[in-house]
Amino acid sequence: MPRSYALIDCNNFYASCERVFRPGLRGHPVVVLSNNDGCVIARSAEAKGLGIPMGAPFFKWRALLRRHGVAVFSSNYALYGDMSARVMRVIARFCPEVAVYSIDEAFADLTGVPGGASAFARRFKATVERWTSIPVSIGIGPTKTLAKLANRLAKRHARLQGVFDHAASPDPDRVLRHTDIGDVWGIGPRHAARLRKLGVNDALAFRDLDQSWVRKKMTVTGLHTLLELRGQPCLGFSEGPADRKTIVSSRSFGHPVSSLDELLEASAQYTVRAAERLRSQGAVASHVLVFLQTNPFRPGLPQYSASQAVPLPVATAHTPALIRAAQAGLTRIYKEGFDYKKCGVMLSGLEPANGRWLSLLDLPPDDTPRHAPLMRAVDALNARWGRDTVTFAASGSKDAPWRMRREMRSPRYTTVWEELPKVRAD
DNA sequence: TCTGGGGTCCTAGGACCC
DNA sequence: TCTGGGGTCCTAGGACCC
Repeated sequence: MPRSYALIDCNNFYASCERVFRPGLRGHPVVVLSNNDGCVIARSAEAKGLGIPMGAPFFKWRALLRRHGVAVFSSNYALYGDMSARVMRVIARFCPEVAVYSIDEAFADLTGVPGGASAFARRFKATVERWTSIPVSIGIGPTKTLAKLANRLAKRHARLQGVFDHAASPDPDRVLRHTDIGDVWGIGPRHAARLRKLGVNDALAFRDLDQSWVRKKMTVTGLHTLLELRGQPCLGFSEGPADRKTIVSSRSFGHPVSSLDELLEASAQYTVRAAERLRSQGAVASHVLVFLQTNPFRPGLPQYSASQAVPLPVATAHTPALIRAAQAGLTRIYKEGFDYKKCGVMLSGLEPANGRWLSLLDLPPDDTPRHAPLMRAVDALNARWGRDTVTFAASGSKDAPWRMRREMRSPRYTTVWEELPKVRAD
């Protein structure tokens, strides 16, 4: 029996989150900016209507945004992460099998739900919206790729009212014919351009290509996309977040940085974040990679970028040990006389904390027996009282100039007591 | 005279995703 | 002055081993 997969996708998620606590902004254009207020990463429908593209650099669009009275927000991940968790909880409550795919999307297996997938999805969509105030669209199909494609249509055509089941369509091929090749999930700009040159302009033409040609030119990933468009599932459906294989933490700086001391602080800060995520998935890392780079958008200035992998004697999740490794690597690649734009830390060689290999040499593991309880205590305090309640001196002061700019951030309405919205009857 | 073949691991680069 | 951050998967090629 064919499966019935649904993709539930929040509409303009970050912009919708901002509107939940600012109902006056409904019907009003809203955009959300990336870190450092660099570029536009979310747009409400009204903002899209003004022709503001995804990724538009803020400084180039500032005047137009002001002219149209667009509400502009710095990103507020504390808010979005919490709203996402609320949406996902509602989804998990009603759908038998759920795989969270990203902060604003989840796949659900609706095979065999009573009353049929479409009717179920319509009721369910209304519930999510009532309980969270976040609008969603639902696409349904026999494979994840077709569900994704159906979701695009559900969003685009008002008459579908946010729900579309590809399998229930009277003319499924027509749907594919009207889907641009570049809009197919898994076909990026490179492959799209190449396929267009060959006259393959839409999903239908791609679906009917020769399998072995696609396998050869686009590797098995391309072949999977093709088979999924034919209705043959190739992408697994896994519940629960997969454990990461690498963890990256990096940021562009609020201002250019050239001193080693500041870079050491920043690298310590990013290591602290990465180590938190490492412990939250119950893992230890065997390598720390540290990298830094100047601003590639300023080709006139001297450019330098470098990275250095530092192996750890024993895989660990102990923040001070990871900081020491990152800083040692950074010191090795640092060169004076450059304006650095960005640095970052990557943890790799991840393994479960229980059941890892220990060295036969006499180096005592960094995080046992005394260190593991210390990290647990730090994590517990920060979970209870808020991020960075306890932090590490190596990461420098909270107002260091390298820290990112977020000048238009909304309150963290749902996660910080002091920023709760106040309701008052006057 | 005859100069193999298969396997693993690592890295870099490409492509894609949200 | 100002152009995000965090991931995954695949492949090719080199080093190394037996």
